[in-house]
Amino acid sequence: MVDFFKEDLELRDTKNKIIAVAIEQFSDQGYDNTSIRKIADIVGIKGSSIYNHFNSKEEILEEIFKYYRNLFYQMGDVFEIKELHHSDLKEDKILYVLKCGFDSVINILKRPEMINILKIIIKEQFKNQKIRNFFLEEFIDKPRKVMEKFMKELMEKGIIRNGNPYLYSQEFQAFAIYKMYEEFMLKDVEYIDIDDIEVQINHHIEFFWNSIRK
Amino acid sequence: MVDFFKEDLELRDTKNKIIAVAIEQFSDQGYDNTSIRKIADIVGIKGSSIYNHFNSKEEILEEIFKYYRNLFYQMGDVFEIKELHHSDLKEDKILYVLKCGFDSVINILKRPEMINILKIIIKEQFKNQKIRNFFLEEFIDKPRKVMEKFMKELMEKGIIRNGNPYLYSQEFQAFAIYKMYEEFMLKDVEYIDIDDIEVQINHHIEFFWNSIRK
DNA sequence: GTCTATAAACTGATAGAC
DNA sequence: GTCTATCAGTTTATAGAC
Repeated sequence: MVDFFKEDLELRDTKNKIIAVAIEQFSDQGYDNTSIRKIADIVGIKGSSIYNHFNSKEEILEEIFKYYRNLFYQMGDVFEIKELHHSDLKEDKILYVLKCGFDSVINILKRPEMINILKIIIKEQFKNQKIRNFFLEEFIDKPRKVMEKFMKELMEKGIIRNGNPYLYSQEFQAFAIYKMYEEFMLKDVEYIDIDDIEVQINHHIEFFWNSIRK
Repeated sequence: MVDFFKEDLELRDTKNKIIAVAIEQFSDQGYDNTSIRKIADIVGIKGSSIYNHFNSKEEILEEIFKYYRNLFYQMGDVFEIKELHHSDLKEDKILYVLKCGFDSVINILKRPEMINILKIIIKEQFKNQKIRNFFLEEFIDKPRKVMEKFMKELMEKGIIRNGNPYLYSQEFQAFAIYKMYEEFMLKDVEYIDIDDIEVQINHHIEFFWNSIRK
């Protein structure tokens, strides 16, 4: 695993420097609008020298995603909710479970380089079907299915209002996706305030809970 | 106003044909990945001939947005909610008002060429700040402000639960933005089922109303 | 209004000297 | 592992014949 963000001193390592610069440029300018020469310029070498470290431009992108993917899965089965016990059905425990799924994503995003990688993913998803599918699966479908199951169980146990579990899980999830979309894609800010997003997500969880509780 | 979608017969007009082809290609392949030559090929002329109708590639894009913008504003102040009267405070009237904002967008999208133009907007918003701001203002900020005001009024009149009107308006809006994002950006489908989106939006409105009503 | 020909700039990638 | 030089391809856009 490449660790290209430890300290400036270690950034001397050219390969890691290339990746660090590539993350910065890809996330800001987009993959297509970043040339090998531009990356090399910033690193302080010539374009041809890049090919001593990577076989192609795409290989740089792949290495970036590999780094992200590893860290993503390292956080564990983030959306897995275990079998419900009796003690899980108390209000504070339910709110805790609702919070869990978002927390893991927020924790990933608290690593500053991760925000930039997520920006790349979001920007390149149209051109690259693999990226799109990764995003769709990991950020949309998987968490939704887990939440749908959870809602169904709570419904059967008579804890929340009857309704469509699929709709409930979408209502729960939509706000977070929307926030991510707004913060990462629409806004032109240099610095994304993850803590503020966390506060808003918590308000949403409260709102949602009050909507479905009996 | 250019009308490049009336009938095949009228598509003979080269300039309109160029725009129609550009919409198709830009929405599918993206602006950067569509070359002047490719557009010319499909139209049936040579690349250089495009410049008899447009001064630059960007001018084609601008003309497309002009068309969209005009139609968008033609639909009227879609998100304007007038002063509330006594009769507006009945449940069915409130639900009607909630439905209104979305309806206008859905009606725009029922024109098939509009879906493709919206796809272009969504795909190019990262590269083009003007597009990003247009989207942010017209689809996010304006409707949110109108809804916030509406929520505040309903709150003051004791019709809905007390809470943060800003949060309420976001909760209302997030689902629709999320749906748009999912349908237009993430999914790989040829044909977008607007009617199905409409059904889902209606379910959301119901869910939202049940969440805030007293 | 279309064509051919071409300019000028850029791209990713390679060969081979040092 | 970096450099220079260069290939081969692409792009937008222009000039000028018809």
